[in-house]
Amino acid sequence: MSDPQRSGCPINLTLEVVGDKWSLLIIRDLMFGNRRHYRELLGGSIEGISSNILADRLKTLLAAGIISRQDDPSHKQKGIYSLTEQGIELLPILAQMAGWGYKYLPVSDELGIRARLLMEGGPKMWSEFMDELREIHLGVKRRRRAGPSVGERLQAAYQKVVADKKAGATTA
Amino acid sequence: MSDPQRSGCPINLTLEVVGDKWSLLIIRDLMFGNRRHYRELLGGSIEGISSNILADRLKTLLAAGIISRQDDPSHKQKGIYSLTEQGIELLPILAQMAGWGYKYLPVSDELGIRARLLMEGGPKMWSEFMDELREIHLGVKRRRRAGPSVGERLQAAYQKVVADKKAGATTA
DNA sequence: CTGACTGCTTTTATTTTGCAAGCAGTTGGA
DNA sequence: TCCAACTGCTTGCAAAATAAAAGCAGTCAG
Repeated sequence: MSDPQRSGCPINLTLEVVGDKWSLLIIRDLMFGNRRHYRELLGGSIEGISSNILADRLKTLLAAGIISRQDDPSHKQKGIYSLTEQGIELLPILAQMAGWGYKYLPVSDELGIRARLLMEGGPKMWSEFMDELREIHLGVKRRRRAGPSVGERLQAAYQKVVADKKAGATTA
Repeated sequence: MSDPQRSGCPINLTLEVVGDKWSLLIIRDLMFGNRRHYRELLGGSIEGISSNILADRLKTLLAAGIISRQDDPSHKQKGIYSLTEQGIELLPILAQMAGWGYKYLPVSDELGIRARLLMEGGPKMWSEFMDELREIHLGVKRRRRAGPSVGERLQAAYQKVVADKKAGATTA
């Protein structure tokens, strides 16, 4: 319950909140996978998180003010998890991690495409995406732009890689 | 020894390498604390890492190609740990984490000042600092600039806060 | 030749994690 | 009205990671 913090160093404090193997993946799924319910987060995670860990991390992230939880009007037992502003601002960390991983680790094609686009897009794209997240998770209206949103572009690029791979597998 | 990776997602892969509570702190000390020997890393860590964990993480980081180790000519048992290019390029992740922690967590004055300067300096300052790290850790000569280096400026700012705090404590 | 120092290893206890099952409610369809 | 499927989570237990303390063989300066 209580956390005897190891030091007042900002990097250390950040690690104490999200420096485990699951928290940032949950946040990733909230951000990029648009999973908002417990079962979605549980089943949708490619890495296969277990239910007790997920429940525990959601509690921790809630307590840390990184996510929030509201009741789903469509079902009395369902909860909708949302990112808070504080949670949305984790995006640059995730983006940098994705970029580094893309550059140095054996990333799969399908899962790497988003990282590549985010790297190429840079901070300007990140901040546009954060505005989209503010609209989705916080209900903050944003100034509409021409063309597809960053979220849509990332999704479309992912779909295309998956489709291409499938086509390649059948012809080759 | 072998790591059955959970997924080919770049964020997940990055977390599998440096996503524990200690690895990034060791890298932080290598980067900002200029600690290069085992004992320095062991004793200098404000968080108090234990020796077995440190030994284990150094092994892991070595295997991952994030740091390298050379013998110290001055002492047959001493080793000098250095960041590789791959390790140096973790700086933006650390900088973003520091910035986020500085903004949202109860960071101490002394330890927060570097985070603030890195945030204010932005990517341009980070890349200048990375060049300095390349010189220190990789022996790559860099183009000299006028005035103190980023490393020196961070260090000076830290010292100043410590000194001010001490003075404040005695007068107040 | 001795006492302090070097990078680690070993041992043991505690905490965290992972897996499988289960549970009290809710909901929609028959 | 009843039941099967689904809701978010909890429980029990084994395995793994972590933490604290002590120790160890070699090195080096005086």
